[in-house]
Amino acid sequence: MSKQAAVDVLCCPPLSERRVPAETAAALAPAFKALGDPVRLQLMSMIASAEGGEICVCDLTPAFDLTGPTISHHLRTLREAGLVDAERRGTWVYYRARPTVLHQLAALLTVVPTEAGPAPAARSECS
Amino acid sequence: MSKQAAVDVLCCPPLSERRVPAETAAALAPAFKALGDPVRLQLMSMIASAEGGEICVCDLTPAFDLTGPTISHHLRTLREAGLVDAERRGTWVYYRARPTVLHQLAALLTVVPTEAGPAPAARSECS
DNA sequence: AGACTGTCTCGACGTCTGTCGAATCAGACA
DNA sequence: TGTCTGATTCGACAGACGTCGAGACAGTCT
Repeated sequence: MSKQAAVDVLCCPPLSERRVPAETAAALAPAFKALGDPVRLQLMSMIASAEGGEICVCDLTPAFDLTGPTISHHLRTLREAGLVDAERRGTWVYYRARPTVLHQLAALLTVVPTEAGPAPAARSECS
Repeated sequence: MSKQAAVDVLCCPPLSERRVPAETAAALAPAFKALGDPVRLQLMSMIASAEGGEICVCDLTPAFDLTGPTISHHLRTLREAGLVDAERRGTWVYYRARPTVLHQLAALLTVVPTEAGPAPAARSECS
């Protein structure tokens, strides 16, 4: 449990507004990388869209044509990227999404409605 | 130039709204994967935020401590993920972003303010 | 306690990725 | 035409990744 992404502290002006500094890129890239696998993208979606905000591993595993250890490995990757949290309750382990990080990634990718000239960006930091 | 991602035809309800189907995941994951490297994330940002909407490779390369071929390799990855377009004009090659795909990714990551679940993200200063 | 179920960790395997130097291609210009 | 510069492709290499089977750990139920 010691490993947890340092994504939480970052703020994210849109990609297209200003150049992303190296540290921000280094901190955020692992989250994108974690979503860069079809299985993990589906896992992330199943977790984020689960009723009650959480879903059991026992409901995730049979949805794929993969072994338990492989699913577990992907879930660990999502966990270490800071995208999900896990909690054991009795026999089962439940995963839930961390909307904050998803929100940051979405904000980074948001394309400001301007087309050629970037608007006189007054929204410097996420104040 | 034969390789181009099939991302263009997809539409993307938020990740957290319904489970992403396998085909959508397979089509979109490469785009996330392409953004999953710090160098490419910075490249993407430099391209997307460039004045006039485009930027010369000769302006991208010196911004990193990497060789020309390596930068070229990363640019190709972004190209094949459907995130950027390249155009040669005389001696120089210019890259520009494809906002459509970025928009799709952002839409997919958008967290809808669902009812009970997600505690309003108070952790980061992104408000 | 012992057996059973669910999940994770470990070790191994083939494949993919990031990086480089050398070679090649595409235009510009003398 | 030849040469120069900018960008890409090629070949190679170390390291990371996705997958699996076997084993270990955590709880539950007889």
